Order: sequence, then C-alpha cells, then structure tokens
Amino acid sequence: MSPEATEAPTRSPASGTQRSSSRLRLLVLDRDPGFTQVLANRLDAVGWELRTVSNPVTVDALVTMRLNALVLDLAVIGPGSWEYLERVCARMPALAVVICTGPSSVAQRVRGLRLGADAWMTKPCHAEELISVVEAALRRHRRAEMPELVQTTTIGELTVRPDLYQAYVNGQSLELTAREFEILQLLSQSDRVLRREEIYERVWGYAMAHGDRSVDVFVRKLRQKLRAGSPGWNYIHTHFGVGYRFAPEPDVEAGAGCDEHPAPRAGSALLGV
Amino acid sequence: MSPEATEAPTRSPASGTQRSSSRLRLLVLDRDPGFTQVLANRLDAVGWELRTVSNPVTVDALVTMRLNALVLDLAVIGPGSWEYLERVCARMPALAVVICTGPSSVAQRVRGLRLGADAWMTKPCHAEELISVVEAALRRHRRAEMPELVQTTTIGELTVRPDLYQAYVNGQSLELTAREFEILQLLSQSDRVLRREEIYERVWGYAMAHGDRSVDVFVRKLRQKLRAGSPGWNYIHTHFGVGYRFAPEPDVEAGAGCDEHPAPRAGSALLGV
DNA sequence: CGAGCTTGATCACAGGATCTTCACAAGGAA
DNA sequence: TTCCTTGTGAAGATCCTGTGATCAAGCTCG
Repeated sequence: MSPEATEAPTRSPASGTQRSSSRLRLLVLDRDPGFTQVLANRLDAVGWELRTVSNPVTVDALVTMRLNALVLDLAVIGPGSWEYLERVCARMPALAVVICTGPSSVAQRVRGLRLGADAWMTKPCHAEELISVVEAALRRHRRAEMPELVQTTTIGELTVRPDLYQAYVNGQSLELTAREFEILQLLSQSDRVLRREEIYERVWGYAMAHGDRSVDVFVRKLRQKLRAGSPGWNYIHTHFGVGYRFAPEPDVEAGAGCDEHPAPRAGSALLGV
Repeated sequence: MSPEATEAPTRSPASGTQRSSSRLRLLVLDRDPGFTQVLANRLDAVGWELRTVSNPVTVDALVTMRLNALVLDLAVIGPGSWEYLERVCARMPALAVVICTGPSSVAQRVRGLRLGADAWMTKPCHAEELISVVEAALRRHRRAEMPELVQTTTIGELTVRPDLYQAYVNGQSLELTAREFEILQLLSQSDRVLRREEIYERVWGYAMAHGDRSVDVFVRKLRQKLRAGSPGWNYIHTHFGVGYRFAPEPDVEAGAGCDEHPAPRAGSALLGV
C-alpha cells in the first residue's frame, strides 16, 4: 500500500488551536447592566460563553481570555480608545471585534473600522441584532480558520488524524474507509454512549430508518480493523439496548474477574430516549 | 503558450492566490444615480474596479463576474429578495456582501445577516462609511489568504513559482494552464486532504454544484503533465470518498517486496452540515 | 472580421471500491 | 425457555473516480 496510507507523516499538522470545538467565547466590555443582562439571557440560549466586564481590561488580559469575539463600548475605555482598539486588533487579528457604542460621527465609525473593527453598532440597539452582527463577523473568521480546527488526538494506542482522514496505530494506517473514519472519529470524540440513531444521523446526515443495521455493520468493520492494528485492546463497547461507547481498554484476557462496567464515565448514557 | 505568466488572470478566484495584486472587483446593485456616482468617484481614487447595475442580475451572472464584494439594495430585487440573498451567499461563500438599503426593521436586518450578508447599512449613508464597511468585510478574507507564500517553493522534483504562474521540473516548464496551476498551487500548499468542494470553492470562487466533476478532470490533467515532466514520482493522491492530497513520493514501482498501493484510504468529511 | 488554436465545462462509460441488505448464529434479558 | 438485540459473513446494488472525447467560449493573428 502506498506509504502515505501506511505511515503517518511525522510532521504535526494541526498546530493545535485552542478554540477547538468548545463553545464560542465572547467578551462584552460595557457598563449598561440592562443591556448586558438581555444579552446574557439571549446568548445563554444560543450556547455561547459570555463574559461581561464594565471596566477597561488590558490587552494582555484579553489575550489570556482566548476570546472568539469582543463587543466593545468605546466609552468604557475613554480617552485612548482608538489606540486601545488598534492594539487589540493588531494583537489578535483573528478576533472578531464589534464596536457597540453611543452616537458617533461618520468619521469616527470609519476610523474604527479602518483600525480593524469588524462592525459598528450604534446604541441603543437591539440585542438580537447585535448577536447577528457578531455572528456575521465570526462566520468570516471561522471560514478563515477552518483548517486549524482539525486536531489530531491520541487515545490509547490510537491516533486519529482528521487532516488525513485516517487513524493510525504506531504510525501504521488502519486503512479506514471514509465512513468508517467518520464513525470512529465521532465515537472517539465523545466519552459517552451514543445511540445508533444518533450516530447515524450525525454521520449520514439524515434520520436512520427503523431497523437499519448499517451502524452495526460499520462498528463490526471498525472493530475488525482496530483489532488487526492494535490487538490486545478493546475500543468500542456495546451497550445492550442502547448503542456504542468508545473507550480504549487493554484486554483483560486472563481470568481477571471483573471485566464489567468499564468506568462509568460522567454523564453515562442518555437513558431511554 | 508562454511558459511564464499566462498573464495574471484579471482577478483571482477566491483562492486569493493573486488577488492581492489585482484590483478588487465590486458590484453595486442600486438605482440611486447620485449615490452610485459618489461611490464611483471615491472608489476610483482607491483603485477598485466598480461596476454599477440598477436592475436585478441573475445569480449565475454574478458568478461569472468574479466579484470580490457586492453592495446590494434589496429594493432593486423587490419581492424574493431574501431568497435571492440566500442563493447568492450560498453560491459564493467567499463573496463579501453588504446590504445597503432603505429603512428597515430589526427583524429584517437580523434576517439579512443570518442569510449570509456581512453587514447592513441603512440609507441614506455616507459613501466613505460604506467603503470602510466593505473593506472590513474583505479584510477577513484577505487575512485568511495572506499567509500564502508568494514565494517559490520546491517539493520533490517540483518547483512552484507563483510569480510566473507556472510549475517547473528541472527548469522545464510543465506548461500548466492558469486553472491547472491554481489547483496545483492550492494542493501543494496544504499538507492535508482537501475535499473537492473545498478545492472548487477556493479556485473557482463559488460553491461547487452537486455532481460537478471539474476538479477530477483537472486533477487528471495535472497528473498527466506531472507524470510527463517528472516520471517516477507520484504527487497527487486520491482519498476515496473525500478528495485529494498533495505529497511527492517516488514511485515504488519495481518489485519492492511491499504490496501495492491501493490509494490511501481516508475518511470523509465531518459531514458538511 | 474570421480562421485556428487554447482552455475550460460536460458527458458517457468502465472498472473498482464501498455500502446496504439479508439470513442466520450468538448473546442477553425475562 | 423464549423473545429480542447484536455479531457475522457474503452477495448484489450503488456510488466514486479515471479516462477519452466532444463542445462552447475566448483569444491571437492575419
């Protein structure tokens, strides 16, 4: 087989970005409690991680927060806000910055945008609109950073490389097919039991027909290849009547009595539907 | 054809490969002559290529224009403007879209942004501000594309020269056409598997139609020329069900004991939503 | 302004690789 | 035991990619 399929290239691609699949992190620098509260409620529903601060924050502090987006009221910064904005944008080019501040002149808005802000909203404004503006800005960023999101992970003897759409054991490719890889990746990313319907829907993209055994068949193929490449390990566990769970465990071949209940990870199953 | 620059294509596909050098192309769909005139004067000074149209334009027509940005007055489209906006954004994800229209409700603005617009300006507005908003939207793209080395690189026996828009082996030109070169450059710059849709979008500049085989055909032509110029090497690898990956590898033709190379397996994307 | 050449878009077909589907065996639950 | 769920193996249906050819559009050169 072709070398590339057989041996995992050594170079490490995905220079791990921090913002993996976690929730979007947004900081709001604003003093209006009412405004931030409304925003908080709305964002909570959307699932974003919101942090609100009403006093100036140093640029370095912002950096350590690993934000995805920043909503800034220039009034909070006061004089020197232009320099501040410029430094923030220069320091974190990948950060989505939305200025949300009181009445301003055209010249001011132009200046803000030229310094690196992605959008300018004038207060008072509707929370929903602000959110969609932030979303629009993030959409661009995400598109730009897509390639960075792939991160190779290693669990047990297994190495999953999304950039190559392949899994390896000791640098040896498992020769997974597209679908097999997707399922393995999905399973390896969650440490809970996944129902067949869930797996099917997330991999195939649409609802599973009643009685469809595709997932079972693929799990079998996966186990086959995993066993071949990494004998002595058990990766995919069956939860009778529920689905499958991924967790690397050395085979307790010999009489070791208790083989059961392998570490009930947090948030075990979802229980019956 | 001359080995060197097939003359930098007027504009660049989204790949931004050479976008940096060519003028930005902007289309304004608006009926206000005064407004567009002011804009024209201003943009002329900035060096952008502006085109103004006061009647609806089909999405396909927009695609052929190879735009960088679009400023749209929804009033020009009339009923069905939402669908229009949606189709435009879906078809050209890399296009910067700014809605510049009359008075609107919060709900309308939110809807527009959610459908894919990058920004929303309310008329009447200042030309200078509109320009800076368009710039802000474009900035993201360019930033994403900046990292591209306008620098010649050599991999395997292959030398890619963006400055000449051509690839060489032993100083011998491969006589690639513009599009062939763009694809080769894109592939050679990333060391991961690229899905066809991704390749298409970054080279052609808009979304790939379902079932389009263009990428395959070009890859075939590329392989042909690569094989002709650099026999004994394998550059583009197929990942069944996923796409292609670039990696120079000497052909392990002869009886080397090792088995065949049945195309590197690979998993497919994480489903594209 | 037209002939001739180049480039890019589509098709149809062939050979494989991958998925689905089945029927049956094996393992759990009651 | 008896019913239901899951593991297995295999065959046929599908889907995917490589390839060669055709056609339209754009450009160059007379």
